[in-house]
Amino acid sequence: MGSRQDIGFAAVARLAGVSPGTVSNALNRPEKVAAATRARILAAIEELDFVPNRAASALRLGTSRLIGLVVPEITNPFYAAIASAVTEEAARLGYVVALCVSHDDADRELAWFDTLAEQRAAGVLVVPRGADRDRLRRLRMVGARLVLVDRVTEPEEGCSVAVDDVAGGRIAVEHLVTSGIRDLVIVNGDPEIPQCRDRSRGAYEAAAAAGVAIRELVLPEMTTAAGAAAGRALAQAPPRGVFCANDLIAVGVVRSLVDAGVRVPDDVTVVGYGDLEVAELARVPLTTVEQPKDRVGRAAVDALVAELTGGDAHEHKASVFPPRLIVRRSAP
Amino acid sequence: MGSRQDIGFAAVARLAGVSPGTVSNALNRPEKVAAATRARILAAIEELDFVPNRAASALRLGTSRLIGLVVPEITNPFYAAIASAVTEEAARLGYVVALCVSHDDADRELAWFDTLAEQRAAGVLVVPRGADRDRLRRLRMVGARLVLVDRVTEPEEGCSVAVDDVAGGRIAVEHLVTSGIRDLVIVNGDPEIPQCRDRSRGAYEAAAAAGVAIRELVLPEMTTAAGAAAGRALAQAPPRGVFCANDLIAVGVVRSLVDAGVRVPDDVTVVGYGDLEVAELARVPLTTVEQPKDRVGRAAVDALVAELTGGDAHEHKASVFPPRLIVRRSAP
DNA sequence: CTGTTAGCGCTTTCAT
DNA sequence: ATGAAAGCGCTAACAG
Repeated sequence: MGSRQDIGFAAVARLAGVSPGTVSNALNRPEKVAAATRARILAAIEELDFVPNRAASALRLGTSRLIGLVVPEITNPFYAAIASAVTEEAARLGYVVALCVSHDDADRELAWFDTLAEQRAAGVLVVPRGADRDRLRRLRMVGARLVLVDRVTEPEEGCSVAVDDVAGGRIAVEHLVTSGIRDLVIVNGDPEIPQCRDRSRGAYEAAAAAGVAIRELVLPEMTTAAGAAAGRALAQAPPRGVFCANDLIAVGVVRSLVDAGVRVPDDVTVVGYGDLEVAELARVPLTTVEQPKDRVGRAAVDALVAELTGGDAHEHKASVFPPRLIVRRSAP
Repeated sequence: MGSRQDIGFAAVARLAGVSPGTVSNALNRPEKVAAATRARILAAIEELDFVPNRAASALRLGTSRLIGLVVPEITNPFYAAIASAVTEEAARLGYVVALCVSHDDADRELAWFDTLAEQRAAGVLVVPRGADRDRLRRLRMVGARLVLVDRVTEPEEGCSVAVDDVAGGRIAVEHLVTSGIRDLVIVNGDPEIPQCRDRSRGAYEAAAAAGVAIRELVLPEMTTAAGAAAGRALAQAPPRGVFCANDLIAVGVVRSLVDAGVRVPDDVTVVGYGDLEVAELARVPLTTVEQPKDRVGRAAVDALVAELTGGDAHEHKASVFPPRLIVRRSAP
């Protein structure tokens, strides 16, 4: 009658002839338990096909092993690559990733924060769309940690992991001007989007440094269709070089140019951004700026877990990774 | 001194002048609580910025609001689209989705099952790679429900949601033979993979029905590179029609063919499979078989939740959605 | 090194 | 319609 339980650590404990507390220790702090005892406990677990209940430990500890990943779209290959790296690294460190798609909508993003707060997520990785300071209140309330992805922050706001888009814009345009091109157009997305602003800023810097004039086209969307429209416009009076703020735009631009009889790269050279799969597969394989998506995803998880385990001593840090130019046919 | 708690339902209850049990009812079974009481409770929740703790309810209920989604690769656009639809529908029904990437590896898949069992996931959607019957033991043990995605099962095994790949292969080849082509090659992946087997079977059926001979090339991988290799081989003695088991293969085949001076579609017409984004963006826009990814994802969640809420009365069901031919330039 | 014990916050009878 | 109370399975003191 010492125990009347039949489930959980109690059942294991009984079979192994120990107490539930010792089972917990055997699993979570093996060094506090004699090897022989631990072996008996492990055998009992095996025997019973016992599966520990994380909900109970989450309740007890006040925090779970769940990490929220909030991305604008998972069908965007850039975020898919980030998500892949994130789940991989999270799994390695014993965390589970909750996939949250904001569809570029600030309210939906907010709703996810609330949901994650209810789940007592240990932390959240977010590619922010609307997340201003006080919308994060609920998350803060439950002690969740936050790491911003693909956006640079002031360190006092929390950790962040991003790619240096100013550098990306710069190397793209440097590549163009180095080939002797003195007549440039940048086809950009909405300058309200930080990434677009940064890429464009880098492009202007490089152009200025080379003493080259640059013209900018702003698109309502960063899609192939919008790029194709821009390409048709450009085909009227083609510049020698075009830098597109992402690969989808570039694919559209190239297509329209080629359809209009403008040769790429002979008449016009084009540089894209992002190194999506289409860059390699497109009609004219695209020279583009590659972002180290794997490193970003991994670093984001590492930063979060460091904050989670570091406790008081943790210092926020903004990690910025360098992009890299991949030279293919569209701009040799 | 009636209560000494300061957190959770107890705090809300105190502020609203009710008991914790009533707070629970107000939230979960509003009809059992007087409207005025409920209003007071809601106000108290607002006032305190209270966030309910799902870990506690998961412990109490023995099951969480977590759905596991196990996919081979999230960077594969097909699975990314499924994941997008799944998170969307799950959120609508009040569930959170844990993203689990198996990297096509049966052991990793198994590890995810264990992890999800520990989390007391309510259910799991899996695009199976190794999942045989008894590897699901741990999940069954904790009462998790299972829905197979992109694979058809016997109804007694559980629910499943898939696309009819036999029909897909059939309509692809029907399109080719209808254009008068009597000389066909199918470029397939590993026939161990059910999807490949089915697509090929449908292709043979359609060819046989039209009295057309068909030749099959089996690739070690379903990638653009493998497709390109196949394309080089085909360029030696090009058939009039080619059906590829996925779009990546098709893109590779087309590229090699065009590079070898074979015109697509004038000399050879090519049909792909999957309607990935590259199909539209490729050098020669691809005629391909589209799979209704959104419907699959939504139906999978719906089936799971039906099983979760239906209880005893639930009957397993195998849903199969029809694919659809999208005609583009590669096979007009 | 191991046992005992007191909850974590929520849900759900069973009374009232 | 509401309150009281008993746990769900686990962890972390604290004792021994």
